[in-house]
Amino acid sequence: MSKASERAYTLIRARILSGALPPGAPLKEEELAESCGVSRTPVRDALRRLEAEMHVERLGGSRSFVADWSMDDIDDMFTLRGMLEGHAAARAARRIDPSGLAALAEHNRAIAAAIDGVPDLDAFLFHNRAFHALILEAAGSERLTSMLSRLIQQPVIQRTARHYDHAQLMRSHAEHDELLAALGKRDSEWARAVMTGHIRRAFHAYAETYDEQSAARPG
Amino acid sequence: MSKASERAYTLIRARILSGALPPGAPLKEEELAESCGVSRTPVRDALRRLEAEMHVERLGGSRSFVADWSMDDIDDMFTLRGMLEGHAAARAARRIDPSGLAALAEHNRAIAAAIDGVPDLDAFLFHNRAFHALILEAAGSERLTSMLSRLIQQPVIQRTARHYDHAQLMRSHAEHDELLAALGKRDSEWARAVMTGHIRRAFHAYAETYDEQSAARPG
DNA sequence: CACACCGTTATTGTATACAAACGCCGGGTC
DNA sequence: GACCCGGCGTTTGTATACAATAACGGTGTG
Repeated sequence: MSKASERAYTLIRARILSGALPPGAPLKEEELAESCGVSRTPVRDALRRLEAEMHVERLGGSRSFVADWSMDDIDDMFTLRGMLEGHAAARAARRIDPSGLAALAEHNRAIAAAIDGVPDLDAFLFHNRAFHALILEAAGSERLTSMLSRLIQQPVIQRTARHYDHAQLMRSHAEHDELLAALGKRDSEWARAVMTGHIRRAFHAYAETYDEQSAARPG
Repeated sequence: MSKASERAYTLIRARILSGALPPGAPLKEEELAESCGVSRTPVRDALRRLEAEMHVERLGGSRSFVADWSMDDIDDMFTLRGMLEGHAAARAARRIDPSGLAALAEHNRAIAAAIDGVPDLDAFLFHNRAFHALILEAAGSERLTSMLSRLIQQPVIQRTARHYDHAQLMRSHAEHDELLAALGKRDSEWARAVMTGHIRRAFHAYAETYDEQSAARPG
């Protein structure tokens, strides 16, 4: 897309995902325009896109805020993600080619390296993301990809992963390995089952971090 | 949403869904602006929204066209719809209240009336749409609703229904009745199964209309 | 003291003017 | 005769000015 619009989108998105713009923060068009070095028009474009991706929500008199999610929302997201990403894995099992499998294996090796000894969370997250993205690509459904992009919220994933202990990181890696086995055997139902379980487990890991937070600041 | 923007969105959407703007038709901002009686700015807003809903696609140099779907796309859409709408039915089974059930029953009675004797397709489509919308509402997941809105394409549904013979219309009605029974028993898995089957059957009905078209104009 | 009403101000919505990009067509050359 | 290149027209992108609207605060009254 064109320069200014893309710029605004990328910058605002990065600020939301990094937490520089925390959930609930008001997004004022003029302010964003200035800080992005563009006019309000491309900022409005960017906000609409981010709204469609559910990073931004518009309340009341159409003011925009950084989206935040209740536990119910998160539950919902993980449930839908499990269903759709399970479906993606099943499709991928039927369609993936050897080079795709090799690439997946490579990323999972990198994940193993990242959690060996002192965990390198950033590397873990990077390769984890690439791993899931490759499966989605192998599934070969643009629609599925675009729907999942609204469900896969990096802040949630990061928070989940940052609370993983070493055993959980290894388990995640082992699940990826099992997925590789299922894909290698072209067993779509196995792949679906493993992926669904993978996501469900992540959900419960996230839920624990949520409980901790609630305990930390009661009210 | 605000006046002009909403107006443009509604009008353009209506023209796409009615077929006045057929699949593949180029959407020129200025032209649409004039015909909607607003300026280009709200038209651009509307196009972005329609793009997010997959009614509009932007190709190459960011020009907008009315989206059209290949058989693969349609297959994809029905598959995802079956999965998500099945999920919605399962959720609805757990959450729907007596007044919701009564409203559903009322719509299905209206469907029965619409297909009694000479079928009134418009009435059928209206109540069918309301029926599915109510289930989605009862499911109580905004996310699910917004995702399904991208999948449920009225042109596809209309085309499917318009090719239904009397037996198929009655079958559709009977499936709704079975869904009502499942919801009444609060049996989420039964509801899911019925809904999934309902959508799958619709898919095959649609596929037949597609085959006919292909046969009619070969090449 | 609480509540309601009104005016002010901050923020978004809309229109329009201008700039940039893209495609198309015609002329020229190899 | 085919292909490349450059200018022109069409279409979208961006900025800015202005209008409308919704939140906020102050003031007056019950």
